[in-house]
Amino acid sequence: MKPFNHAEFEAAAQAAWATADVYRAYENDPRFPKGKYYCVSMLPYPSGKLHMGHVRNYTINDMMYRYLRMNGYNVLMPMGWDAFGLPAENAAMKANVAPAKWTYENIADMKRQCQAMGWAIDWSRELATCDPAYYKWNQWFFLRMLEKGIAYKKTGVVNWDPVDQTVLANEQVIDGRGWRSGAPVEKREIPMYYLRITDYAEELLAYLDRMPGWPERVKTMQANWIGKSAGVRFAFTHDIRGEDGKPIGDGRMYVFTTRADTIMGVTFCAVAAEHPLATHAAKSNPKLEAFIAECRRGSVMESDLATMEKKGMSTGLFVTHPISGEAIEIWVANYVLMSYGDGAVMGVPAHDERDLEFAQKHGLPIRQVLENTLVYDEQQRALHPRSKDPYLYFDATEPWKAWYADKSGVLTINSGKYDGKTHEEAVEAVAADLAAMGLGEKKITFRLRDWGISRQRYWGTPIPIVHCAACGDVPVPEKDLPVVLPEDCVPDGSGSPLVKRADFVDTACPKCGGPGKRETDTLDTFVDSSWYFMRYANPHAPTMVDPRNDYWNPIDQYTGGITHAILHLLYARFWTKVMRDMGLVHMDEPFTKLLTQGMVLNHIYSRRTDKGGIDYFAPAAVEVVHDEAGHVVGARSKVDGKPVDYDGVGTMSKSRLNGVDPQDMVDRFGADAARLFVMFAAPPEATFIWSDAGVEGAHRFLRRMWTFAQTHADTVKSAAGTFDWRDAAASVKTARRELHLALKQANYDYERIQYNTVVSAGMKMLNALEDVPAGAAGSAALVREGLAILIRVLYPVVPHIGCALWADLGFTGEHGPLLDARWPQVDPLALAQDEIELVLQVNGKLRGKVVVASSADKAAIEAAVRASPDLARHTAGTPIKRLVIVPGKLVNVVV
RNA sequence: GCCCAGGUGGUGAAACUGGUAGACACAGCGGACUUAAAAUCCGCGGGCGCCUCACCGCGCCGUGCCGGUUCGAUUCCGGCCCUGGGCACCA
Repeated sequence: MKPFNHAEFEAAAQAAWATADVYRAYENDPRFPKGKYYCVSMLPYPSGKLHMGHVRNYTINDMMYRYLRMNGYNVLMPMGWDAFGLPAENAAMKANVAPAKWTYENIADMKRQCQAMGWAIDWSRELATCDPAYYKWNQWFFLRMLEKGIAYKKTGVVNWDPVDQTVLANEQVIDGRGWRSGAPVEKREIPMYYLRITDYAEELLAYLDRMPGWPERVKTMQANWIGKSAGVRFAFTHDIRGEDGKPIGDGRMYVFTTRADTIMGVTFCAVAAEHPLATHAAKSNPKLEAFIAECRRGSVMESDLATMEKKGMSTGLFVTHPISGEAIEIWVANYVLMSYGDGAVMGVPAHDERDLEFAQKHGLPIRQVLENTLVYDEQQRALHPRSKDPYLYFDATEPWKAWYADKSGVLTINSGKYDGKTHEEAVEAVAADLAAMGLGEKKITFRLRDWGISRQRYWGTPIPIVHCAACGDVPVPEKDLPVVLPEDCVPDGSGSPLVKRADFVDTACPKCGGPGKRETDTLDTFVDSSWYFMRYANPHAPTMVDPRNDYWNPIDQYTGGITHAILHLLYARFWTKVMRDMGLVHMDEPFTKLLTQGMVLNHIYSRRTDKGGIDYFAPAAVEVVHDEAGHVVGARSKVDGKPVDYDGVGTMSKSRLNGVDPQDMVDRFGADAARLFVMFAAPPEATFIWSDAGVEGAHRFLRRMWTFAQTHADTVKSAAGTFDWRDAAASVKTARRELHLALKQANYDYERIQYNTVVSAGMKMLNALEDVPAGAAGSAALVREGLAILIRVLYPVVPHIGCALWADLGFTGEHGPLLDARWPQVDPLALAQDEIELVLQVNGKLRGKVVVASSADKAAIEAAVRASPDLARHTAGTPIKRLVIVPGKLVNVVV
């Protein structure tokens, strides 16, 4: 028998694939009658090593590829590298190496690892986003968007490190301090480029309903992110004049509200720290100025803003209530965001949770204007909700939710002329009155903000703009593209190294020829990943896209981490629509079907050091302590034997030492075993917590399959030809039924992309084949049929061993090479049974079984049930009230 | 804080449209083979209790917790708890 040597047959298979270039895809390939199928995985960041998430992601994609190809599709699976970004700069600082060199070496390493995994990648289409031939088109398209007004410039807020004099990414801000300097981070406004994604908000939202191939949860997340809300935008008037003597904002302070029906409950207004009225008031109020400065310190992250204590300070300024004419005090509040709406809100403490908290803290009046909503408690000076109905006392952080809630039967009170109106009536009446006064109108707003694409970083696509003293911001002409990023910079953490590169910065103004300075900001890396899947279709085209793009795109099946559910997927959708509107592509949406792969988590172990720091321990370096029942009660280090803390589970990361290197698994057990195990461990969409306990099991299964196939090689060859299964022995018929049941399950699970049970089905097949008694009538024919099915069903998971066995058993002659062999079919005759077993329940509890002919009708089943001794034993003569018969499944007797 | 998802044996999980909970595996235990070990093969396996010399068998409970709908709920509905992920400059 040929010995099992995974290193040998894996290398042989990979070499054969490479030599024949079998994964190269061609447009309109006549070999594949069912047409194109474009399946793409989100491109990896080239960190240098494949991690478990990659193995999972690309194996899922590889299984689709192979399954679909055997089913007649012209499949393309490309690969590229999301090569720009912060990690390369961090590595550069640590190792004093240029990000470019680090990145290119990592790409080479990772490409080798991909090839060792046996993935069916068409490498002729490989791209790296840091290649000028790629990012040239980022620049070109950015300039087209600038022409169309989709790209524009305005100031934006960033994290600023006052010591390093540099902009910090959110991940570089730790507990409000710069990661390198330790200095408290400040917010700073700088000019940046933005893309008008908000112009597409309505379409991005509306199309979600036309995307049946996307998971509901992702669509919900995107819809919430876009955050459409219908309300009223109106102005409070005032006569607050600036230094120029003119009224600030033309004497109007605009607010947006979804709850115009509560307008008579306004007892204060709140503005963001950056609001012009706040700035104005601070000029004559040092305390307020200090408060605004305090608001400027700290993070720009939404999660931090939301959990901060609600702080505020009065400006001493007043605006006029548009309906009542009352003077309303303006406060500066840290929970009001300048970037949402107009940076000002009306405060209705009686019917808004956050306003209430704010009013209680600062002693502001509370005025109830909806009946039956809140009970005012004099003692506590607080309003308690009488009901948890979301309308009655709604959560103001999600105004659009309240809008959709049931609002029937609640009337306005204490509201003058609006008394006694329902919510809808009151909103309409208030909106109409405000419109008549010329102060406001009904408006749809979105939570979605325009996409800021400027990054004050080195390792990214240079923004193709030249600043000229005479001409202003001048776009680089198309003939001068790409603006090439110098690849020999080594960042040191203090600002962008590009700024210090005179050879890059100093240039001639393209317009007047005078001295100009290049923009040193680079584009957000989300720009790179917004259209790379189009470039795969025409990787070397002299234009951004060409007609080959229309052949492959849109992507039929897109696979990637759930972590990208919002940002990347939304940006790519937006980008595609802009390209469509410019006539470059002819599709509305880029991703027809989406699979969001679950994360791979691992346990985290740590120990506090004497100095207050944290030491992490790799799970492999920790011995877990169990109690008698097998439950985990603690852990200790394998090195010093002392206890370590268990911190739960989290994503695999270098810093927490809980990553697992797939290469190690591949070296010890082979790529097929690694692939099989990762696919078997959990369904593709589920989060799974890593455990390497099963890898050996996967390897053992492959050995078993190999041994079975090799020992039966002669049987298989001698059993060629057709066999009439009606002549098979009963035991052979039973085994064959199990085989075809497993095949049916596998087919179903391939279609619904549940690959863990595909593996189970393969295991069941092998179990059934091993139980076939040698020498029984038809046993040789069944072993032959079974192996031919088993190898094909598992081939998408374990292609290397599949190819080796396929050839060794001589199936190539009958079915052709495994790569393009036809997918096996279920034989309905193999599934047919003469008798079936029905489950017998009494009052819903399992009480026995009844065997009836498979053709039995309801009357026959009922007769069999009534005759059943199991029934008699459990009913003891109690009359039967009802008989529920589920054909083919069970009978429930109700007594 | 908000949004999204998940919670089933010692462990990973399965259960397709509301119909036998735990398929298929891992770890474990028992046995066979072996001078021995590894490998391989066979068997056992949710909890509690009962019956019995033993086999065969029986009852109750059980899918995070509380409640509801139903002949029947891991599955549907309401409320709660816990865990993970995202929150716009990580990719």
